[in-house]
Amino acid sequence: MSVVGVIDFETTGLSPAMGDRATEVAIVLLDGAQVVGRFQSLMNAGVRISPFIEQYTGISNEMIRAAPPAEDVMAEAARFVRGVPLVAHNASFDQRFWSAELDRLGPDASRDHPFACTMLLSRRLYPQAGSYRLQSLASFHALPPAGRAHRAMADAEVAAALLSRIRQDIQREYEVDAAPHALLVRLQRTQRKALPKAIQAYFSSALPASRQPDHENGA
DNA sequence: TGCCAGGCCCTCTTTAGGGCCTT
Repeated sequence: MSVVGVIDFETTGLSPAMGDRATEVAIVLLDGAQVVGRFQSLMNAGVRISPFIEQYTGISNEMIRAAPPAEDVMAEAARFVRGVPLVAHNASFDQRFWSAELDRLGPDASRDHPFACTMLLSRRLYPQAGSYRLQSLASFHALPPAGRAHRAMADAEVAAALLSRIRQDIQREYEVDAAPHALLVRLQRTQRKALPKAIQAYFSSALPASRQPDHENGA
């Protein structure tokens, strides 16, 4: 089973293009459903945190003042996940901050990580869920609580548990032995009706005929 | 509590608009 990193950023706002910066990053390394590593750090990017964000995340300006420089934290985070594909909930958000923060380290910073998104996958796999917020999906699946919501490690832990559940459901529903990262990236762009065919195509060279997913029955 | 953005997805759609989701 290949290792993936489940990442979550806390930030000063929604858009690095508008000047927002990361304030905290957490990464949970998963090997299958097993947690094999954790990285978490506040970071000081030299920007003020609004009262709304202080209340939303619990991360205060005082906490940030005492944190290591953002560049140091991001360099360490990049080393931590070198060669490891990443997963996030609403990954387009975390991918933007990942790229923007690593861009500040210079052109040599490794930021070309393939991201998979647990929100897009959940929309495909769980049409009955209703809401696709991380906490809503955690409740929907009765995932174990992981601490204060909207802190990076707690959210990364919940997203990691959600990813494990997604992989488990793909494997059980489509009778495949694994749901590797490349398949997850493909499925998050695949319409729900086409999931069986996409999975079958992915595994067609590896699965014996008797284990091929039955795409005629749909999902 | 939510504005800023951006990508995805649904529908009263596709020559568009608005809601969801992330902080």
